Amino acid sequence: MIGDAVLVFNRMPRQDTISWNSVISGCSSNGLNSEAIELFIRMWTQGQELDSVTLLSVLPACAQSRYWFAGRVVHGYSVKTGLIGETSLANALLDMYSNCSDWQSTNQIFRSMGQKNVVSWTAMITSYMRAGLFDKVAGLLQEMVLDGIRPDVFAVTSALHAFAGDESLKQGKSVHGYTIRNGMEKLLPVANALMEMYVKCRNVEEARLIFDRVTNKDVISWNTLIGGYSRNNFPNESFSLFSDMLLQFRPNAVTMTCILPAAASISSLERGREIHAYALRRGFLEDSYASNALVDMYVKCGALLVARVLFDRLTKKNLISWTIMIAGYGMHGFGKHAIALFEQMRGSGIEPDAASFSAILYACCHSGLAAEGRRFFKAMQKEYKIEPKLKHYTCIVDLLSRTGDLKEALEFIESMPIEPDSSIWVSLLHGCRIHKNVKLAEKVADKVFKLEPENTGYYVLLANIYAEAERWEAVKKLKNKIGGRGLRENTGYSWIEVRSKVHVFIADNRNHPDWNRIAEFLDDVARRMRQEGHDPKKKYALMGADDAVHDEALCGHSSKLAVAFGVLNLPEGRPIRVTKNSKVCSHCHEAAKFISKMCNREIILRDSSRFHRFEGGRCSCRGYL
DNA sequence: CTAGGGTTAG
Repeated sequence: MIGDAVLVFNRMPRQDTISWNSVISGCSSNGLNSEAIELFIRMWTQGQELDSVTLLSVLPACAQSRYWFAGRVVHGYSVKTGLIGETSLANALLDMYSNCSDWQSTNQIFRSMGQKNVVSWTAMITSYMRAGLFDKVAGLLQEMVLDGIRPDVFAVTSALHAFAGDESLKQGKSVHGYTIRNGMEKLLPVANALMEMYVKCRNVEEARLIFDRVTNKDVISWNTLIGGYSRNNFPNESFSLFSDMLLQFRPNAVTMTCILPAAASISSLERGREIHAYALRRGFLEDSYASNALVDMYVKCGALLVARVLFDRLTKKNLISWTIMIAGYGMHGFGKHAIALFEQMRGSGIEPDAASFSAILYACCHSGLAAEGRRFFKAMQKEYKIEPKLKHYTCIVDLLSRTGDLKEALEFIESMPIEPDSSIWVSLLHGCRIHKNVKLAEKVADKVFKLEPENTGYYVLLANIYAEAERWEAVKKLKNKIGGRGLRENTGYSWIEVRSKVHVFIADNRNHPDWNRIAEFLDDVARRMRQEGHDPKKKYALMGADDAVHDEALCGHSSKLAVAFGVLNLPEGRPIRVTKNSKVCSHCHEAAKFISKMCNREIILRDSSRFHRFEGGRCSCRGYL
């Protein structure tokens, strides 16, 4: 009841230092940061005596509001009066500077401290973490122990948080051991921090074990594991845990941001809409995290217009909101819209960062806007001083490859200041296929095989390039080379949601109860395609009649099956939404185009790199597969 | 009257 406390304070006939301290600390612990700082200034200018508790009470307010200047003043006063010699005050200064991202001052104070206690060390761990220097935390922890300080619950949770951010499972496990040895692993903050560490290190099973052993779970425990399942691609586990939660615990707005990505990852519009309705009823959409996650969910479920309406209604758009929408237009092939939005964002005074540039470059790339893409790439470096990362380079290589500037793309890769990864070479390899440059393809494929020898899909890609050039002897040679590796390992699959049920189609899945109807329908489609002059040329290398291993073994044309299932089972007029775990093959792409015209239906297909919207025999990707 | 910790969106 800070308001009442202030009233009492104001009516006191005489206030001493303790009265002032009480009310200042009351303000800062209730989030009234500017009020705390104002009171502090009034106290000082009125000549009231300040002591170390005064400074300790105002510093958290400076830290929380990132009011560096006020903190600096307190620091100066502490040095002049010698109060900085008190460990507790120095600790508060550490946290203030670390919150204000003044890394240098934090370090300087820590080094000059005579007496360091467990709080000082914990503040430093947090500070390293905030500065992104995760790798230094382990060393700091060791130093701390050597200094004779035993990490307590606070130190442990801080360190775990750092190891989560760094994905250092080994260090995290060693802290886990420490917590068990010291009997603190069941304390809620520790258990939650351990779960977060395991989840971020992609070990959800271990996180689950901890979750099941915690008896007094709080909302953070639930959210951590639900979010853990989502981010590690276990959408079903995420949904089922969320259902469990609804039966015994009240979710909050953070829960929405943990569960929504699960719906987004499998493009489940029905699930997404259920969560939307729930969040709306509970008033969670006031939360900027939740509403951004909601827009992203609609984007990824292919409901671009709904996403846009919700985006427009956001009362406060931050960098994340804009980036979600820009990336959304990019995924759906609306490059021009993405650019317009990007400019609008800059006009509203929001500065793009590395991630938003990767969204806009991606958008240019998937709409074939080469000149614009290059312009953004330049602006990013020159105007915004952002160092391009692999993602950005990949977009440019993709752009140059698609437009046929293969030589320039190669030179671009060779001139990169950072080591190119396989995906960059794969972009160029796809370019070689589109523009039929076998010679360069061989050279590039060699790089890809060296970097990813296990990924058989790339051998198929090269074989297809040979085949399209009718270089059959080279196809044969390559086939012999890869013969024993089993091309069926990474199968593609597609899924579609019909009446709240997800139907998954894998290559040649004849087990589906509707198989006969699907086959019949697709036979009909193939016959009509032939009648209209679509020639199913045997242009794909591994499709030789003599060989069981062919392109289809890796695709199985699962998207075609899912589309057919949709046509047969969804009411007329409803769009058919299919999702695929890898790139759609050109065969399915052609078939989807044809079906959209033949049945007069809208087909929205999300593959691993973008959305394809088929209508009247055309696709929104305009050939930029 | 006083210092450090755990969940979330691109």
